[in-house]
Amino acid sequence: MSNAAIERRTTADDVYDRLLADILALRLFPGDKLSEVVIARQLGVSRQPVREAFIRLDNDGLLRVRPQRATEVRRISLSALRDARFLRLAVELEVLHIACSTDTSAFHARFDSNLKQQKKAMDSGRPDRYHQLDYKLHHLLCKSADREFAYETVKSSKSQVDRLCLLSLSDTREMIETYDDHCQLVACIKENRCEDALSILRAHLSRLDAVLETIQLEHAEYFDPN
Amino acid sequence: MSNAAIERRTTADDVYDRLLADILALRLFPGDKLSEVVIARQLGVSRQPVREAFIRLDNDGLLRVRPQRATEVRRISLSALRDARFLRLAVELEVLHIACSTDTSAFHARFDSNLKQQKKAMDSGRPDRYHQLDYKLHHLLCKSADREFAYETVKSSKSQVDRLCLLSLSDTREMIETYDDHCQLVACIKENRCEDALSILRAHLSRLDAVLETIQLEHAEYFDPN
DNA sequence: TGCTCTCAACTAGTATGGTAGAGGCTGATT
DNA sequence: AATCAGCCTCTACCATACTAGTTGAGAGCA
Repeated sequence: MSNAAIERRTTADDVYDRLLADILALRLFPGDKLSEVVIARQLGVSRQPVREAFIRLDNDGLLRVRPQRATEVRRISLSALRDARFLRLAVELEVLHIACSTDTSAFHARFDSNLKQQKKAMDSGRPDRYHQLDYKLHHLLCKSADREFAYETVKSSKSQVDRLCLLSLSDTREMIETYDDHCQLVACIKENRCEDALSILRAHLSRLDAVLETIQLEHAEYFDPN
Repeated sequence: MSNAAIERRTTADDVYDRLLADILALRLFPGDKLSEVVIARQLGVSRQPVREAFIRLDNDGLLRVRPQRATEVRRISLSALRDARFLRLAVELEVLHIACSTDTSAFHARFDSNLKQQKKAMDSGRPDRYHQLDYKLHHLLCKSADREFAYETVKSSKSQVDRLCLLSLSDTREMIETYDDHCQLVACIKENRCEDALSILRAHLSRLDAVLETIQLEHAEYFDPN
């Protein structure tokens, strides 16, 4: 019975998780100024663990820490978003390439089950549940190509965009369109129609452009004017 | 005269750079144990900046910091290498896809110049210079596709592998083969032969497999037995 | 009114002391 | 000889004092 994988958690870990969640859930807004001292007081810890959490969040590109200046939640950079989107596209294209070139039949039942649940979530108007299944499907795609780690790239790119989407209302029409994409993607994989799968994915991801543009116009204050 | 881009450098930054260079140049070996106190003494600073550098290197996956345990240089994980390679392949495939679908003529002279220098470095037996130009060519490819940031992914994946290559002798035959690939890649881009470019890139990157396998057998002690 | 200078308040960076956990060594016990 | 307990040392973690650079508000002057 090996417990080797269990790592002790530190105060700094807790602070990091807390701040990360706050940023992604937009309880902390892009542009907000943070202070080691203030956060430390709020969480009842010393400056040190807060400082370490700041360093890690700076590494993640979520905070901007500069000597002797107030630390702030990074504003959303359109070029960074574009870069993350490119990365996700590149990764998912290659994942699909592999999935369409190999035998993925072991996953077909799970694809179908996921799609069925997506439809249910859509019909009963539960966008939260739908988004969760959306993530899960892309995760399944990575797994079926034996590239599960690639899902990390997809997830981090997607969560950046999703943070923005919290700013706008969830769009039912959007859900229907993406559901349709999902069904087509799965069909292509089952039938090893590689080229079709790739072009559907390109269209799928490019749908986000319109959404982003709208949000940027509505909430210019959260964006980094490059 | 704007100096806005100039960020003050801290002691912690210096320590980070120093340790990073030492790890990548194999002056610090995978498995080596480090200590905040020892490094601090060596560099003539306090423990604090060293600690912060450790945190950042841990984030980069180069160190392994655990509470109350000696910090160590992470051993090389074959699965992590495989993942990095996949990422690089995916990114460069899409970069090439763009490069072949757009007008890159503004870069053709720079491609040619780079290749000419590569040949010179190869003929005069200067593998260091050759590697430098190799990086530069891949950087140029990203720029020509207007995806310069993608070079970061390529570079970090490549530098992981290159660290390993320091363990083995540089192979002249290897240089000749990759030079040939480079020439073909550039030719395809110039003539917008997308499919050809992609398959050449796949072959180009898969050359690394054999090298990796050899090194792993010769230096098992640096590898993480997954 | 509007500009500039000064200064106080606030920022993160650095140094250092104390703490608790991990691991190795020694010696006793079986 | 093997094993186990207890101790001793070493580790990183956390708290806190101090330092140095940034910022912004307000006084004073034009």
